[in-house]
This record gives sequence, structure tokens and C-alpha cells, in this order.
Amino acid sequence: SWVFSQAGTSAARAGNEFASATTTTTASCHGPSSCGWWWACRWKGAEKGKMKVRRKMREPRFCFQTRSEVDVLDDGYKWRKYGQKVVKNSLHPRSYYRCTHSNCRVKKRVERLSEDCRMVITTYEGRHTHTPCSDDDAGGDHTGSCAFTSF
DNA sequence: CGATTTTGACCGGCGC
DNA sequence: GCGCCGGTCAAAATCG
Repeated sequence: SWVFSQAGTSAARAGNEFASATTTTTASCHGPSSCGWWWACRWKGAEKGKMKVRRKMREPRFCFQTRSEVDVLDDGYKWRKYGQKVVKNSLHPRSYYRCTHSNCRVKKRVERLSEDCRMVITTYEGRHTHTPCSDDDAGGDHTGSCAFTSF
């Protein structure tokens, strides 16, 4: 059911990993293509009104609001689901994904909007230490796709 | 057979 | 201190 699999992967290799052809992607926090990578605009506790940090605040957090039928968009990485919780704010369960790479500890949080079932919020946490084309690379050429590792 | 998904349990922080 | 809430882990099950 990966509608945007092919298109998404192609876009990912082109640099626009989230600009999936027919999806309306909106960078809520700091878009990698606009402000560059930034250290989490708001981490745990920040939204509670306190500036204290509990965890490592070294990881950037990107919130992408994408209008799509699928929960998770194939951005070229391999994700392994490690949890699923139902938050009070949303009527839909939130899925927690993790990059399958041992060197990469990037986490992904996929949540579906309660108001719009067609909207999914994909929150990326951390930074990939490898190329998006982890191991399933068939094209071989993906120069410039290492925008993640450029910094 | 190995990697991955599922689902409940567990834990830490915060509010009351 | 307890309960709530969000996040992670881990064991069993399932898929390829």
C-alpha cells in the first residue's frame, strides 16, 4: 500500500525527501531546505512551559505535516516500529519508528490528525549518519542526497 | 531462521 | 505520594 513509495524514494534521492509528488508536505518546525538543520525547536518539557531539558537536546526535531493516505512515507530509510501509543489529544494511535541501522539512532514518530484522517504528522528526531539509500540502493547514484550527513 | 511487528508492561516526569 | 501521560522495551508471534 505504498502509494508514494516510488515517488518518495526518488524524491528522497533527489534531496527532497519529503516532497512526495502528490502529497502536501508542510515543514512545521525547521525545514532542512530552508533554515538548515537546527536543534529541536521544542523538546520534552518545553511545551509544558519550562525550558528545562530532560534528555539530550542535541537532536533536531522536524515535524512534517503531510496529507497522505499512508501512515508512513518511504523516505528511503528502513524503519522498525518499536512502539505504538494512543495519546489523549489524538483519536488515532501514534507509532514510533526507529532506523534499523546500528550506527543510526534516528527516531520517527508518525501520528495521524484527529481532525483530518488524511493528514499525518511525521516527526523526525535525530540525524541519519548514513545515506538515505541504506542498503536497498539499486540506482547507485544519489549524489547530493547526503544532505543529512553534510552536517 | 532472522528480522520485524504487535502489544502490554514498565519507567520517568509532572500535576494535583 | 499517587495517578496520569508519554516514551521505550521486550517477549511472543508473524512474515518473508
